[in-house]
Amino acid sequence: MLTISQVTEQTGLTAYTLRYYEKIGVLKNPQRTEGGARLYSESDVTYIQCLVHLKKLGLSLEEITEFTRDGCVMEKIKQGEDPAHFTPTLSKRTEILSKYLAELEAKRQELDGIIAMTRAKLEGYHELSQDV
Amino acid sequence: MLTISQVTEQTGLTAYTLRYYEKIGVLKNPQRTEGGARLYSESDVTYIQCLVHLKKLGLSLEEITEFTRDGCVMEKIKQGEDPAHFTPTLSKRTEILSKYLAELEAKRQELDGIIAMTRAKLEGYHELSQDV
DNA sequence: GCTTGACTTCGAGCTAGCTCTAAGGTGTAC
DNA sequence: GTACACCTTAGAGCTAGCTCGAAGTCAAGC
Repeated sequence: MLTISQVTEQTGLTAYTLRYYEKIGVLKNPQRTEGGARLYSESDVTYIQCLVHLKKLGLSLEEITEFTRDGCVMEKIKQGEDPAHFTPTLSKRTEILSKYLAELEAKRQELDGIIAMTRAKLEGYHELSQDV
Repeated sequence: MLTISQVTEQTGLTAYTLRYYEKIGVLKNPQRTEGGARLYSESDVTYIQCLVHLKKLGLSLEEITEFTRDGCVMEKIKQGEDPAHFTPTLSKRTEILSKYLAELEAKRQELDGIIAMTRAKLEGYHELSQDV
C-alpha cells in the first residue's frame, strides 16, 4: 500500500489533484490508516495511470469516469460475481464500449491525417533548404 | 466571402467563439464589410477547420497557435517571398515542427494502446455472453 | 514532551475556454 | 419609414479542472 506522496511520484499527479478527483467522484475513496491518511493499492495506482493516459488523449474527466466505470464491472465479473447477474446490462455495456472504440478509431484517423500533413510540411522545408 | 453565420455552419463553432478566438489572437482579423461585419475567405475557413481538428486531438489554443503560425510562414514562402529571407529561421521552424511530429506520434502510440485495451475488453464481454 | 514533516479538511482563488447579455448599428423587404 | 434579421462591441458570467492557504492531526526521532 502506498501513501499519497508515493502515488504522486508514480502518476505525475499532485496530491491536490488526487484529493480533488476523489471529491468529485472520479476516484473511489481509498483505504485509510488509523490516523486517517490515504492508502492506495497497486490496482488503485494502475487505475490512476490509465486515467492519466486517457486524459492525455483529450478525454474529459466525465468521459473517463463513464469509460472506466465499465472496467470496474468487468473486474467484478472476473472476480467471480455471477455473470448472469450482469447479462441484462452486458449488451448495453458492450454498446457503450463499441461506441467508444469507434470514437477512438475516428480520433486515430484524424491524428494520422494531421501527422501526414505535418510530414508533408517538414518535407517542404527540407526541399527549400536544399534548393536555395 | 462568407459571413460569420455561414462560417459557424461550416465549422461547427459559434459566432461567440469565432469572435473570442479573434480577440485572443488565435484567429487573425478577417476582412470587413463597409458596415463593419466580418467577411471570411475560403482559406480562413480552411484554417479554422484545421484548428477544430487539432482541438479535437486535445491541443490547447496556445499550442495550436504555435503550430499553425508555422504554416503561415510556409504559405508566404510558397507565394513567392524570397526563401533566402527566411533561411536563418528555417532550421528553427523545422526543429519546432519535428518536435510536434514526435509529440503527435507519441500520442498516436498512446491511442493505439488504449484502442488495443478497449478491443480486449470488448472481446472479454463477447466470451462472457457466449459462454454463459 | 517537543520538533519535524507528512498527512488531513475546508474553502477560497485561479486559468482556459467559452457563453451570454445589453445596447446599439446595418441593410433589405414591404 | 419601419419591421426584421443579422451584425457589432464591451464586459459580465459560467464550467472544468485544478491549485493553494490556513489550521489542525498524527507518528517518529531526539
